[in-house]
Parts: sequence; structure tokens; C-alpha cells
Amino acid sequence: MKKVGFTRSENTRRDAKLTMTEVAKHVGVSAMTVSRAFRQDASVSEETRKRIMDAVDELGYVLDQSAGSLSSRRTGFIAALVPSINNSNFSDTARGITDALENTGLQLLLGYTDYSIEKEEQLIESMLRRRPEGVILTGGSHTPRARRMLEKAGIPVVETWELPENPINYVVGFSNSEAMSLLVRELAGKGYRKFGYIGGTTARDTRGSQRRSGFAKTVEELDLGPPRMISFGVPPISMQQGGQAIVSMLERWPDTEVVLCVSDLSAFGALMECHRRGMRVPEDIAIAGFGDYEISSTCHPRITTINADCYGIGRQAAARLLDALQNGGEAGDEITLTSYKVVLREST
Amino acid sequence: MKKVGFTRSENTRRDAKLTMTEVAKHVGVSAMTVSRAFRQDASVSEETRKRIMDAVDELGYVLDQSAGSLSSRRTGFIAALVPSINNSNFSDTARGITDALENTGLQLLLGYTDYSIEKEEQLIESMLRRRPEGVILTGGSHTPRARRMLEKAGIPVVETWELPENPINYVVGFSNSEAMSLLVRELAGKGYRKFGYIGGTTARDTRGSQRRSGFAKTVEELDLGPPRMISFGVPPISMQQGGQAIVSMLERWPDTEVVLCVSDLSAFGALMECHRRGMRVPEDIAIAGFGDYEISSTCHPRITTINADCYGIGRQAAARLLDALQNGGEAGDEITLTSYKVVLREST
DNA sequence: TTTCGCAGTGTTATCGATAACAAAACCAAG
DNA sequence: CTTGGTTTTGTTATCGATAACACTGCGAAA
Repeated sequence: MKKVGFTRSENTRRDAKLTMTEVAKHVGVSAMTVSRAFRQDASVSEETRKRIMDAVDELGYVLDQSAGSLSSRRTGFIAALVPSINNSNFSDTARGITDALENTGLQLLLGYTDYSIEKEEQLIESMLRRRPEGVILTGGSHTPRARRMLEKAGIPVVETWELPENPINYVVGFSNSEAMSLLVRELAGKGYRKFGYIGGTTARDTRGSQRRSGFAKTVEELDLGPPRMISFGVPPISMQQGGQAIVSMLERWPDTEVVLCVSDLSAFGALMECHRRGMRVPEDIAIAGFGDYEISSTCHPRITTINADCYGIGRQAAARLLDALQNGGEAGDEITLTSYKVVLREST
Repeated sequence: MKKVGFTRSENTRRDAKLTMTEVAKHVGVSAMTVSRAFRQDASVSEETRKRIMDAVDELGYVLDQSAGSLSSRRTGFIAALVPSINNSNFSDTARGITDALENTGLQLLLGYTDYSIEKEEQLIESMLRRRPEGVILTGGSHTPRARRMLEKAGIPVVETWELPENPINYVVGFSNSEAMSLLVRELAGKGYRKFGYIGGTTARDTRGSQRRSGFAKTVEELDLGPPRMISFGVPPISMQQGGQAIVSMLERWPDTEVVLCVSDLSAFGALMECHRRGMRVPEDIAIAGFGDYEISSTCHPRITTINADCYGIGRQAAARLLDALQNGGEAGDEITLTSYKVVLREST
């Protein structure tokens, strides 16, 4: 671990430090009054506040929250961990959180776990060192140590995007398995019989696994023959890999009628690969995805998918946290089910 | 501004607070020794360190960095502002930053400006309150107040993704105008003559404006007739809007041979709209984008674009900052040119 | 006029760690 | 057995704000 940064001496040399006390002297009040002027709820006369704020502008003073949080014991941080920020589903969730936090004075600490619970554990530790007032996680699988740290931290925790068997506190999510099941039933209702599934290989992506098992279970329940499943690549699987996977699928089971993919990205890759090979979608083969990414409503043909309200998950998770914080930070255990819906489009 | 969170009394009621001093007592050493044990460079005997770390595990102690940064005057924060995290170009940059920061003990504070310099100013202020040790910005346009705050903060600032006329400190970027110019020349070399351009309407997206002016300038220089430019939608323009824009383009100038788009997303939307209308790409019309998003190498036909090394911009910006921090935080003014290249594909 | 209450402001102690310096323990060489 | 140097550990002051409480002055009610 390499450390970098200022040493104290270098830093103080830089600039006469400007503290609240300096501002106070300049205005002729006490530091406490300046501190109050920065907070809306505090009792400072309008006239004094104005004089203080004028001095703040003139001197270019910027409040130091690190110092403030030590004495107030409130850091104003919320930690959120997502598997990846390059995936638009999760960046939509992150955006939902950020939007919900706007004007609350809370600052988001965002981290990404790369779909690894070990990395998650490491991030949880480094985030907890910043003393966040609440934590938002993706998924319900964590290392035992991560779980212990979270429980001991005494702050509300929200798990999102899934319905964990044994939640820590709050949950904001939906059943990935049931969502996929719904899609299968819907397509079976349209007459499709020979179902294929494309997803990643490992268990790293728990949401992916849940979707897969929802698929397999439902195909069985509907008595549609043995499920045809291709595992290809380490999650999250790319567009490219979706394309490669559908090739394997068609080699192995050429008469497959409809292919469901773990996400729209792989569905799109599969769709484009079909085009490239001159296959017509949905006439020769139908394709569906999961997540309702922008691409699915834009490409041609438009892709059938599940819309899972990624943005709403973020907003609701943050709202749940804000709520808990206002009630004194007591960690409750409500489960908020988020909505999802099948979006039937031209690809099926 | 609504404030939420614990009051002190609620918080202390929750749990006997666990401080470094508690751990120290438990081990029979001073708090200072515990503090040292947490830092790799400090001189603590291996045996003592082990005893301390055992106690830390047993008690479940988590270091409090808010307190630490107050006394050490080093927060370990790096602030980074990007226009949007839902755009994969910028999330690649964010990822580059995060990766470069890994194992440095630094924590990223990420914010997004929504392409607004007013929002940027607001974010800069709230970030500076956290006393970051360095700042990474996207672009070179800032409000005067934002600029003043940054200059006064006395920490290194890196502007990325562009080449500002009047940089604050460091720059890590490339000329969007020249990159677009290169693309025009490259395509003119392939024989295209009637060039169109699709971009957003306002000046909010400075990189977009620079690309547009690079386009116009080059079309003129090559004597290819008046540039055909469609402005559609508020930046960042979506896939959808790219589709709508190309319709306008073809209504107004039906004989356009090649259309360059401000980003791959609008290019993709345009491409799909052409498919939908039964036009062949590139036979009937050629299309190119900017940014080399995953989609462009996957879709059919694959889209010609500019690869601008988004990830590398992030890594290099962070590296530049780390470097400055190690040299005592002196703000220099080096300009790091990042590479870009034309990627010719099937769409042109 | 006195009393009470409240808005506005000041004083003091403290949050939990770390810098800087001091001291002790240890070790090798003379 | 010293001495001097190095390693390891302890002591004290402090980082910059805020909580808690104290105080002042003023106006309304008695």
C-alpha cells in the first residue's frame, strides 16, 4: 500500500490556513456564530448571517466538513456498492441514489465490486472507516466478515436488486427468478415451445443465477422439454459473448425457437450475430433480454425484455435509508418490492 | 436543504463507542502504538503489531479516518466530476481513475454534473468541503466562481477530455476538433464527398461543439461544399434522437453520402433507423460515430468511429495527480496528450 | 416595575485520531 | 561495563469544527 499526499509541513507552508475562527475575527463574532450561520436551522439574526456570508465570500472561506463531522459525529456520507458502473442498469441505480440524496446534504461514496464478494468485503471495510451513516449494497451474498462488520456498524443497511433469504436490514428489490419466469410464461403464451437460455458461467453473478434457475424451473413446469442452456464467459457477459453464445446454441440445438438472455447486452450481441449470419429475427429465431437497456428499444428489431426499474431501485433504496436516518437510525427490516414488467417487442 | 441523520444522543445510546484507546487498553499499549500498527511505514515490532491486530479483530474495531484526517491533515479523498455516469465513455474514465487509485489508500469522491457548469460549481463547492487532495474535472469550461475556488484550494487540478485554452493546472486530453477532422479526412480519402453531421443543439456539451467545429472546418478546407449539419436535442443526445436526426438529414439533403455523429450512441440510433426504413448502410448511406462504444464493434454493420481511450484518460489523469501529490502537492501545468485513432469499420 | 421567556450570541470541552518530541529498551562495538 | 546509535514505545498538544450550556438583552405579560 503506497501512500501519497501532503506532509503537514508542506501543506501549512502553502497557505495561511483559513479557518472559521479567522472568518469570525474578521466579522467580529465568535466562531460558533459562524458555524451557526452555515446551518439553516440555527438561530442567527439575518443581519449577522449576511455579514458573515459576505466575509466568507470575500475571504473565500470553504467550510471544513472533516472537522465538523468529528465533533458532530455525523459525516453525511452514504456508502453504495454496485457490481459495475459501466453497466447501465447499475449506473441507473447509482443515479437514482444520487438524485434521491440531492439537497439532503448527504454525499455518496460509490464503489464497485466487480461482481466479487471479496472485493465487496474490502470496500465495505474501507467505506466504514469513513463512518457512513448508511450503506446500500447490491445483492444479498456477502462474506461472513463483511456481514459482521455491517451488523456491528450500527447503521442502516439496504440490500437491493434481489430478495436475500436472510436480509441484514432493509431490502429494496425483486425476485429475479420470478421475473424471468414471467417472461417464459408470457412467451410460451405466444406459442413458443423450444426455449434456450444464455448466461454467464460462474456463480459470481447471483442475479444471473437466479434468472437462470427461474428459467429452468418454469420451462420444466410448463413441460417444455429439457431446458437448453448455454453458459458462456465470466459474468457480466458482453455483447460479443452473447453473439458467440448464440452460435453455440444453434449448433447444439438448431431447432431452438426462442432464446432468453441474462441481459439485454448479450441479447443484443446475439441479435446482431443472427443478422450477420442472415437469420431473421424473430422469424427464424426469437430473442429476448433482461433489463430494458436503451439499446433494446432502439435497435432493429426492438428487443423483448424485462424492465426492472433500475432507477427506481436506487431512489427507493435511498429513500428507505433517509427514512431510517430520520427515525434515529434504527435499523428496521422492511422489504420493499420493486416492480418489473415484461416489455414485448419485435424480437419475439 | 433537509438534513437527516443521528443526533449525538441517539448515536451514543446505540453502542459503547469503540476507539483506538479502547483497543490500546485491551492490548496494554498506548493509543499511538495502535495508530502506528495501522500504517505500514510506522515502526512497531512485529509482535506488538500482531497482538494489536488480534485485538482489533476480536473487538471488531474499525479505524475512524474522519478523526485521522483532521489531525494528519490528509483526507485521502480525490474528487472527480464527470458529466454523466450513465454514459459509458465517462464511466470508463471513472473506472480508469478508480483503478489507478487502487491500493494508494485514496478514496474517490465521484459526482456528475449533468453537463451543466452551474451544477459543476455546486459540486465543486461541496466536494472542497471534504478537503480532497486533488480534483479531476471533465472539460475546461467552468464558472468564474468555480475556477476561483479551485485555484484557492491549493490542490492539484486535472482537466480532462479536452485541451482548455487556459488550463487551471494539469490537462489530460486531446483535441476533439482535430479528432473529428481526422475522421473527415479519412473518409474523404475513401471517396465520400457529401458530408453530414448530427449533434446536439446547445453549447452545454463543449466536446460536442468542438467536434462539430472540427467537422465544419475540415469540410470547408477540403472544399466539399457547405457542411450539412443537423442539431437535434439537448446533449447528450440519445440513440433515439440520433434516429430522428438522420430522418431530418435525409429529408433536407437526400443525397448525403456519409453522416458523422457526435457520438456512437446517436450513430447507432441513426443506423437502426436506416435499417427500419430499408436503407442499406453503407451502400445507400454511410454512418460514423465517435467514442468507440462497445455497441459499435458489435452491431451490424459495425460502426466506424474514433477511439479516444476513455479508460486511459482516467488512468493518466489519476496518475498525474498521484505524481503531483508525491511531489508535495505542487500544482504544475503539464499537458498530457492522450491518443485517439480512427477505427474504420463496415458502416463506411 | 418586575418577571418571565425567548432570540441571539459567547465560552468551554470535546470528538478520535496523529505529529512532534521524549524516553525507554535494546544491541553492538570498544 | 560503557557508550552511542537504533528501534520501539509513550506523552502531550493539536487538527477545526460543533454540542452543550451559559449568558445577555429585549419585549410582553403581570
